[in-house]
Amino acid sequence: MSSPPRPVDPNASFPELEEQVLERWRERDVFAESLRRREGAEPWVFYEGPPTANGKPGSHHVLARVFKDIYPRYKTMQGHYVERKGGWDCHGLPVEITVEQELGISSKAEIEEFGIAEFNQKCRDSVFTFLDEWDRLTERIGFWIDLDDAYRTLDSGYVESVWWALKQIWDKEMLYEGHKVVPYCPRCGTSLSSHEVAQGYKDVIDASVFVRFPLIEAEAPLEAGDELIVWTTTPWTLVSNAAVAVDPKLTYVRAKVPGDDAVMVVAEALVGRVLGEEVEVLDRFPGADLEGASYEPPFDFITAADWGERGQTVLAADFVTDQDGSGLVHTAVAFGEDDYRLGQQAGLAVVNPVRLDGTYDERIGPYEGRFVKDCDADLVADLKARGKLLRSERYEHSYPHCWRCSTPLLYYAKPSWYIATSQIRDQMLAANETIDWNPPHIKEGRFGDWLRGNVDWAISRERYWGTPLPIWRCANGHAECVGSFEQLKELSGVLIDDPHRPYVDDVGFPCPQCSEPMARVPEVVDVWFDSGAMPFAQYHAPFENEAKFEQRFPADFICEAIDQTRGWFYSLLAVSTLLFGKSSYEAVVCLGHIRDEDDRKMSKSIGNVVEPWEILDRFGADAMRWYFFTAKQPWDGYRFSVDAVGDGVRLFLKQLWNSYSFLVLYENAAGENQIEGEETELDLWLRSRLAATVEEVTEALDGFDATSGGRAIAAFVDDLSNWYVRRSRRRFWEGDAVAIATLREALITVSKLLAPFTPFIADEIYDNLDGSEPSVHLCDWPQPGAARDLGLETAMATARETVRLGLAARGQAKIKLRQPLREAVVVAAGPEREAIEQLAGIVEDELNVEELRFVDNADELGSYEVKANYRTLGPRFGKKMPLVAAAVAALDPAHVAATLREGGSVGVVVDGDEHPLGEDDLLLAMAPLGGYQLEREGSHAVALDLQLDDELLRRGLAREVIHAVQNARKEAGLAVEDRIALELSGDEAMLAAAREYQQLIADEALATSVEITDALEGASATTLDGHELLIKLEKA
RNA sequence: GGGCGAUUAGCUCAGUUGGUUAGAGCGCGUCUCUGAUAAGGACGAGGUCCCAGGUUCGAAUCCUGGAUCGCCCA
Repeated sequence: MSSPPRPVDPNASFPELEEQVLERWRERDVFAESLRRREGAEPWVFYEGPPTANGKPGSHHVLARVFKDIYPRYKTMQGHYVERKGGWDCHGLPVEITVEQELGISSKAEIEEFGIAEFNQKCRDSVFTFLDEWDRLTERIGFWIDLDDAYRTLDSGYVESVWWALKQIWDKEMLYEGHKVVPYCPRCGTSLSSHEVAQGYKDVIDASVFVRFPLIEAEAPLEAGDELIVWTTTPWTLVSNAAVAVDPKLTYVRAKVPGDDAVMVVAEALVGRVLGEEVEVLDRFPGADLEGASYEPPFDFITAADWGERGQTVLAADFVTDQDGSGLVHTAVAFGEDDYRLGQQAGLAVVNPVRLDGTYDERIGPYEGRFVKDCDADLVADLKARGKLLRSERYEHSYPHCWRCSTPLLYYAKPSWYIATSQIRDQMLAANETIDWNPPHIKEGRFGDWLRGNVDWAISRERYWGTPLPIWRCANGHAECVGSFEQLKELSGVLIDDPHRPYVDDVGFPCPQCSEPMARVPEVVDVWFDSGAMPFAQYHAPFENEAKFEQRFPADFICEAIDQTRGWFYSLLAVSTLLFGKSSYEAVVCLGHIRDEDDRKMSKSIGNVVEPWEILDRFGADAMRWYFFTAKQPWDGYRFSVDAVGDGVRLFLKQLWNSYSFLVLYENAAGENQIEGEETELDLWLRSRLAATVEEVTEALDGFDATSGGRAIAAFVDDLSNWYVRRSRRRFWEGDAVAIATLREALITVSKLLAPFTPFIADEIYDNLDGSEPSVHLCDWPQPGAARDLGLETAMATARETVRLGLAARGQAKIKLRQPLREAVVVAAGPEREAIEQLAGIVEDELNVEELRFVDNADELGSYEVKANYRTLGPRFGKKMPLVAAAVAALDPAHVAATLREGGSVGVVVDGDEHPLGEDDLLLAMAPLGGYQLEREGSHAVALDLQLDDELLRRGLAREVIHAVQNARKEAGLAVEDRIALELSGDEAMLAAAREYQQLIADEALATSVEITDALEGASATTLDGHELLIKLEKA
């Protein structure tokens, strides 16, 4: 240490301090330097899941960003090269919607009228509306990430890499066109993303109808004319009935009801609800028997032949339940996801008689041009008139509506491009097995379930602002997937500058197969595909930087919130499994959500959002980081409030800061005059605890458990502050070099442990106490070293426990600590006694007793109780445990104690057999005995000798005097190292005590002179224990 | 409607493979200590471990069902 540490303001403002540290980082270029120093070292790879900068960052973004920060910082200190390339997600519907709102438009027609080029330009501008705000917040919270070289999904290079990926998939024949049933708003003319749909669920009442579908011919056990009772809640789809779905494993019945000639078929479980109580069941049979039966459809606008071979027959399906309806489900291929899937399986055609504006087309003759949902009533009336309706009732359910215009959405089959992910489902599941999920339950739970249910990924969107789907087609149905700009140039002669719409739409070329002109399909790519391609697209690989990509694939660590299971976590896994056959990440930390202090979701409409700046300005970034790291396991979510962060500051950061400022104060006060002290047990203990903490924190961070790591540091700092420093104060006053060095080393190591958690305060402490590197963030992670001494740690714990018992006894006796007592009697034996003897000085001092007297057994202070140790005896005796416990209780405790002390064993008789019980099988505890001031805990106890003699009383009084003088010093506003001239006066007893202990008083109060007089002018008077004391002091 | 997770003191959270009387911090009350700290220490009040069954000698912990909250999906 070359120069003394800067003085430390005990009441420093953390936010101001952090700004200074930030400035220092900028000056010393610390982040870049931390990377430079690890160049060539083993990489540890982090991928940034790109946020969008078209909204303001909130507290939940701070949560994600601090967890994205802590592990890379830690791994860097451990010697890895941890590149941190930022990224921005730029494309997608949310951006388009923002721009639409800006422009006051809400349909695709209006966008096209406005001009796609102009619209996309506005999207491009809008994406980075809050970029400055994001940058500012990112820096302020200490998230080290390279934002200058961030990847952006809108960049041409990025788009080209996405094209390359799609081309790879195309070449594997896993990219195909099919239909997708999507939620669709007929008024806006647009499909909605699942996120938009989720915003628009409303409880509505629709007609629920049970319709008779008579069988055309007998199909055992059914007879011709038997009526299938088919249920639907969307009567408007009955005009395009394609099939009836049943569960092959469910039991169905043929049944009759009074007053109706028809034999009806329903699921057995629903027969009462559908047909009433007076039903007569004729036959029972499994649903499988129904399969293949053909029936008369409710309407004949579209015929069985239109659907294909199995059109308008009964099909087996896995989505039919016996919970509601009839157990026979109307299927309209174009209007439901389940329906569509079933249609695909059965080879049915996709016939969609509904126009894009939500009206029937010419195929539904009488209803042509009418909005489908408005036809429900007329269609039901028509069925009724023809005797096809069994029953119609009102049905209340939750149904999605357009979040923009409240129009009920239609589920509607639209052409869409797919990636055949279901073909690689097993590979994805295998890849999932290699991922370290935190928390672990996501792997087999939410994420595993999602993968097991995988269906092909619909990757096209009929939108404008996104990566254009690089597929060109000609009139003859030939298609080409273009995998690079170069390839497009070869085909078309055009080297595109901006690959976005509408420019790319203008590029055409003759079909390589038939020479007809080819034009690009109109769709853009799902933004999730963009983000899933980031491992290579962020480097424009494989067009350039291919080596870099390979070196940085897969990631060691990614971190996002739980809602990404079907978002980024999935798209990353799917893309890399498709292209490279393995996962692109090895470990995930999955964050929960932030809720308000009443446990409600934070939302702008409720107005309970906690703005990050509110916390940063008031408590600082370290406080906010510390809260997120240590308050809870991050995946459990947070009950967040400004005050919750404030608690952490008070309980941890202030405590750390005070310990640090204490050290600096006394180190500087001692200056050159430090004295050669002796190393004490307390020093060794602190080093041992420190080594233990290093081990613990390392292990925790290796397991992505910042919470336990942070809490271990907090526990150590508490030990340091409330035990080491408190017990060592006198040594610091004296300028003891060993104590100063011990505390200094401990705080320096703590600053390193804390560096990934609270990088600001850690660096400030490091810089002032050590400073051999320009920043703590350039240091190596600490090693536990050889300081660990488990025996000493246990001994200290025992000693502290003894102190606690003694203080409790004092409290019970109501004798204040300033009054010295003759002795404390400690009941302890074996290692416990050795431990307390080893640390007797500390115990005596804390308890303010002259000596400790040990007794091996408590016979003179209390009596023992003996109990069975269930933990060892339970497995041994099982059912007989109650008998054992009774037998043990019947033993003579004093005898047991004596036997065990000698290492013997005690026999008990259970069911006629004698069993020997050893030390581990029996628990001895003190039983209290009246008349003693005694506190006990388990097998050890402390009793106090409460007798006071004149000498003890005088010493007590002397302590009172010292205490009073110290208070007077404080009131006079003296600095701790100021010397004083002291005059004392008071009554007889007081004067006697003061004279006897004059030297002690002088030493303790830093008095260069003490004058004790009978009378004192101009002094302040106090009364101590009924004795008058007058104090006068001035700075010497 | 389905899946996943959570529920322990007024609040925030621990609670190891099931084991004796379920813990800590904050807050509250009483007392105490003080050459760093709006700090520290002792004591006290405060618990149906969400509920109901079950398994077990023994359940906060394991199983089943239910409730509430959250998330994801319909």
